[in-house]
Amino acid sequence: MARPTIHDVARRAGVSLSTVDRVLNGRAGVRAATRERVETVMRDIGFVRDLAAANLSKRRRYRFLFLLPRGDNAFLRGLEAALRAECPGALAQRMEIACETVPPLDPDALARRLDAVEPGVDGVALVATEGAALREAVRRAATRGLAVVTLVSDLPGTARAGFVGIDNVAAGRCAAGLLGRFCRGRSGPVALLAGAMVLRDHAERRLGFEQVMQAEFPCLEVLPPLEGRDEDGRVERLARDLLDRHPRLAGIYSLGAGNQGLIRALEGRADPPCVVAHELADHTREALISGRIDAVLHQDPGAEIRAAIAMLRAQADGEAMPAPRIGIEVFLRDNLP
Amino acid sequence: MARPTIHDVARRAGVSLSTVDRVLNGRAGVRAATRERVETVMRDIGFVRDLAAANLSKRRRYRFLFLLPRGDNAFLRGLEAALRAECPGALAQRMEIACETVPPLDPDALARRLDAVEPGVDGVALVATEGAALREAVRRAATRGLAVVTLVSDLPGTARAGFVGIDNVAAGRCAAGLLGRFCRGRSGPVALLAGAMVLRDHAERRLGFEQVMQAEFPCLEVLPPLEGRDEDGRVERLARDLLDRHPRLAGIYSLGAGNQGLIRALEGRADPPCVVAHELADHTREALISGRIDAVLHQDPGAEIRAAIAMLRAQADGEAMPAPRIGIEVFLRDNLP
DNA sequence: GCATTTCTGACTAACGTACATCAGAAATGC
DNA sequence: GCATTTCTGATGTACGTTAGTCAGAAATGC
Repeated sequence: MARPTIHDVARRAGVSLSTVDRVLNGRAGVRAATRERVETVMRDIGFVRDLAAANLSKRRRYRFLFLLPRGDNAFLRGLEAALRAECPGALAQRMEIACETVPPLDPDALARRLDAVEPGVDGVALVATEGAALREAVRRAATRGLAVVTLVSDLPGTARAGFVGIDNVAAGRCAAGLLGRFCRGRSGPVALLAGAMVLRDHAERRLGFEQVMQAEFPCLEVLPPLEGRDEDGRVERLARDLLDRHPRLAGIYSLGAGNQGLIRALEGRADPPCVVAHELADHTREALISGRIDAVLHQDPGAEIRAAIAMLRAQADGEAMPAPRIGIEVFLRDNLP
Repeated sequence: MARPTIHDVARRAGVSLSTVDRVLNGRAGVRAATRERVETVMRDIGFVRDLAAANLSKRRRYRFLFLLPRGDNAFLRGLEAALRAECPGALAQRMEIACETVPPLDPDALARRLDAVEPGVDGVALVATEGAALREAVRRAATRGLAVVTLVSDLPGTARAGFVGIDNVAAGRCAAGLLGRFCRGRSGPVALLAGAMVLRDHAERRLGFEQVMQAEFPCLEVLPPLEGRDEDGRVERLARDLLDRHPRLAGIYSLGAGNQGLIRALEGRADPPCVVAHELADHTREALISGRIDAVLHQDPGAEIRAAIAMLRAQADGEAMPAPRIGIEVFLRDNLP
């Protein structure tokens, strides 16, 4: 009737509590035959280890650090908010999570900060920017036994324990599929508005976008990308200039941040282009409703934060890495959350 | 340094463990001034109740029952699989979850089963079908103290503790927004393929779809809905007949199940219509890739199951109801997970 | 068949909270 | 100022697991 405990397992298997514990936690000192007997009993009576009791008894504590770029990037601020929202829950599970901001688009500063992480911290999650110094710092962290997880933008080929974020090539392809179909019947070029190409996520989105545009919508010319450095003001200037130079622009794929600037630049234009942008926020949501933006591709900050925490924790426990797939969400006016 | 416990709170507040416990669990017998002092200390030193220890100590156990319609409905089978996948994790958190299937589209059978739920079960989750007998049974369950959560399809106006599922009106609107834009430049009618109108989710999707079609794409005529009862064979017959009668069909919104039949019916047709369907599964995924279907609206079964479990548990604990928003996911060929 | 190594059992003390009991202190009514 | 009621403290046990020690049993080498 009541749920079976290790006591029940021990009794049924005719062994002691200690032996059951050894089997359960994969410790040495149990003959193969005994181990098997215990495992069979566990399956037979449907024993499930009580997580609450196990965690309580282990009293393992975890310290993690998140390094997020500073600045007015709405998505990153949302990510930070999501992180703070997760903290209490994580704390209840014995995880202390610190969050610090670092200068944006500066891999050297990030590398220095990573080198300076105090001992006692079990893992670090960071938004990577391409750069040799950072790659080296990640390598050093790994040799020190500090787990590093990349978030949003990856740094493949390093010893980072894992990456949490969307498939950015697929995101670019997806944007092209939407923009291409939405622009059907229009002629004129399509513009790419990025943050910076040292951000791997931006570079990958561009790649995917151009793949599909060339293959499926060859009649739409794609202009070379503009780099707005994810800053609203800069993006606004670039976008105004773009719209002035190309009055018949068919579409814009804004694959970075700074959409507030883009939206301001679009205001009051006659025959506005189709726009696909990234990341749902107050301003992009409003723009979807008003029709200034046609679609928003999104990654759920909460899901990413939780996945990163789970990854850091699995790494700290020496468990198998979870392989979290963060979905590319598509928002139109009518499926806004 | 170490995480504060109730012992620390008691010491700092100059009260005993018992008093802290009384405050923490809202028990009577504490003067207002004392209570406030304890609460202040908790905030000051950042005390967070250790869930593992609390749950362990309470040794509360939960029994929940899921009632899912039988049949070959791919989405429902996916939901069942997701439920079974959640069971072990739930068990580790002291929740026993049973799953039973009931005849589909039969509110009376569902009502009878609900009435027969044995005492000791803390809550039931079910996919509702409109019907007076079921509404009555839900009312009786509430008076018996049995929590009922509706899943996927709601039964508003009853005493169900909550609903877990997408906003189906919004899903219909979203489908219309996509289908309308994808069909731009085509003439010809648009067809609606539903399961049954006694399913509130289907009725709501139709409502939202027609709202947007009338308001924004008035040149596309929407045909009256066909009811395929969510069965592949029936849907296939209906779809073949539809395509024969309307060779210039511009689009199909398949808002129910049975898409395998629809896909078979579409096979080999010249000038096929734009198709927006619901629920990602092996066959809809393949159809997205091959281009037979243009977009799939999806609800994540795993998220719904977890939300339903959380809701049942909150209800059992007398806690505030979580209000989980299950997102309407949009899948195109390039953002398939 | 003896020494050695490898397993196993019995026992114990935690982990942080819940909850019950009982005695004594403080506040309250009159 | 007494009896009563309302708070509070002290104490103990329990939840199911982890993790350690130590003694003794069983298997192994030779």
